Amino acid sequence: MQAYLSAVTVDRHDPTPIYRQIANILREKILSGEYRPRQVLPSEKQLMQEHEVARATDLHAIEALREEGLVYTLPQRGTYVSPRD
Amino acid sequence: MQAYLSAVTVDRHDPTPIYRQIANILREKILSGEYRPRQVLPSEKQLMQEHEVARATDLHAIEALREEGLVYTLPQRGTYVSPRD
DNA sequence: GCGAATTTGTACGTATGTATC
DNA sequence: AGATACATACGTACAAATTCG
Repeated sequence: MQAYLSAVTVDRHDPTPIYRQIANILREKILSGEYRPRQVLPSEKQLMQEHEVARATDLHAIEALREEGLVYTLPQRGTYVSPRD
Repeated sequence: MQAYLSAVTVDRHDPTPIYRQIANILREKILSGEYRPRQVLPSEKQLMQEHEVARATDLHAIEALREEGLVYTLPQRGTYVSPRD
């Protein structure tokens, strides 16, 4: 019932901003190796549909991860997991 | 001056979302028989130019009609009027 | 078979207005 | 007031498949 490490889905009752929840979910998948370095992340549209949020919201999440250096975005291509050094 | 049945052009002052206005216009043409079953609709590019909107907007309109079951799209071919029954 | 044009598919960037918390 | 979220809209770019000459 309860998330033991971090949520795997967005929880609307959680006071954590949704874009942060999504960023947390994606970060978890990156650090756990589910998304590997240089691999492309799901598109914003896929993230939208998967988490049932507006595009601006998952865009916000991706921006957060970009600021952390976890991912990088190639315009018109997609967002990729940053290589580890 | 006033639309008597449904608009034939997009009205920027109408609060109805533009994609819905375009969907309404296309639906009218389908139901009136101007576009016949199995006939291909104007391409997204043509609709863009005709209504002076962005492609994403008439794509949105087509998606709405697809959800209604009025049309179906063949990739790289075009969007067609659904046959009756 | 080839190449160009056409058309849809996909993706990101940006902006505005509104509503809610 | 400010942050967050959503809906709508426009613009741009490139990919992929089809069509046609």
